[in-house]
Amino acid sequence: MSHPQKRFETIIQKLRENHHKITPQRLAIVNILSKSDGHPSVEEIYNQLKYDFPTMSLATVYRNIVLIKSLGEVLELGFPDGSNRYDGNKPYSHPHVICIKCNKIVDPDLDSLDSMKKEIANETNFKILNHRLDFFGICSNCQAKM
Amino acid sequence: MSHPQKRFETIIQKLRENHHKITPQRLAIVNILSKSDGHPSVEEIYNQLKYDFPTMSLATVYRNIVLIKSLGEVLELGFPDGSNRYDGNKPYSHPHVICIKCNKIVDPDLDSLDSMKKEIANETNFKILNHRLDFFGICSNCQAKM
DNA sequence: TGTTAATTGATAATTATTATCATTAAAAAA
DNA sequence: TTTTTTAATGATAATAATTATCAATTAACA
Repeated sequence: MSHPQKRFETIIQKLRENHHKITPQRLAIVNILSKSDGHPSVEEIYNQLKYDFPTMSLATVYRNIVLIKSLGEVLELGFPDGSNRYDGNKPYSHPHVICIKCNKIVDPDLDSLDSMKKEIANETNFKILNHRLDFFGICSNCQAKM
Repeated sequence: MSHPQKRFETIIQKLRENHHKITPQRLAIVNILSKSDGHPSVEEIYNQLKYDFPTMSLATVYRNIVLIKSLGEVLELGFPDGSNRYDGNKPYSHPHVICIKCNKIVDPDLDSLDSMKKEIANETNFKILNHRLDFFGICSNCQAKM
């Protein structure tokens, strides 16, 4: 998590630029997304919000995520089991390391990706726009428990 | 697509080893999966089968994919939009290049992945089991159309 | 402060997948 | 080959996640 406060302001500014209303619910959702170091799911975001907004609707969470996604300010991570998690802190393609025991998600440093992208573009004649790279394994904590 | 006929036999053998019945429907599904150069969806598999098996049920397709997946003989590719596609020809983790216009999926050659996996394991202390690497872009065909 | 149009909350609709269960048929035994 | 056993199938209901609908509300701006 690099600059959550900056991310928050960036997203709000982008919403203003595109003439979307800044509602309290929307503010709260952006706030969670911009922190979002745990890569939360819709359900987790909803549960956090219920405390401050007892009348909050799940539909509002979905709607705002779709909106912020369309502005390119949140990264959606869909997994084979159908679950979706969201990263509003780093909304661009970047690798993840995921523990299959506790579902923790870590952002590793990895710089060999750019050259890989070029290699792929040369080989396939595709114009590469973005990518998705996940490593699945077992974190040191969960290894210790076994 | 490397050796579809060999793949077909491997999967059937694995089914026999695990004492699963070899039904005509199952044979046909394995046949499609072992070719599977187009990375078909459940719907596409079902539509291909309807011709030979007018009474084929969608449930049967799902059931057999779950079974073959549990034997490690098909790779499930779940995408952020919720769609799932299947690769029974190369059932192990390997990179894909996907055209966002025509949804074509290409399997590129890429050998820098193993070293990357070690790099990640060192940095994060995870025991890395498998991975998922997709590049999204526009294929040469679709580029020409624009 | 009033007006307008977007947003919300509640809920219905939709979609993909899984579960259920009576019937069928593959595999093993007789 | 015939019988027996047990898993697989087909039809459909159930489930779960997401999206659509619509009346009521409220942020933004005149």
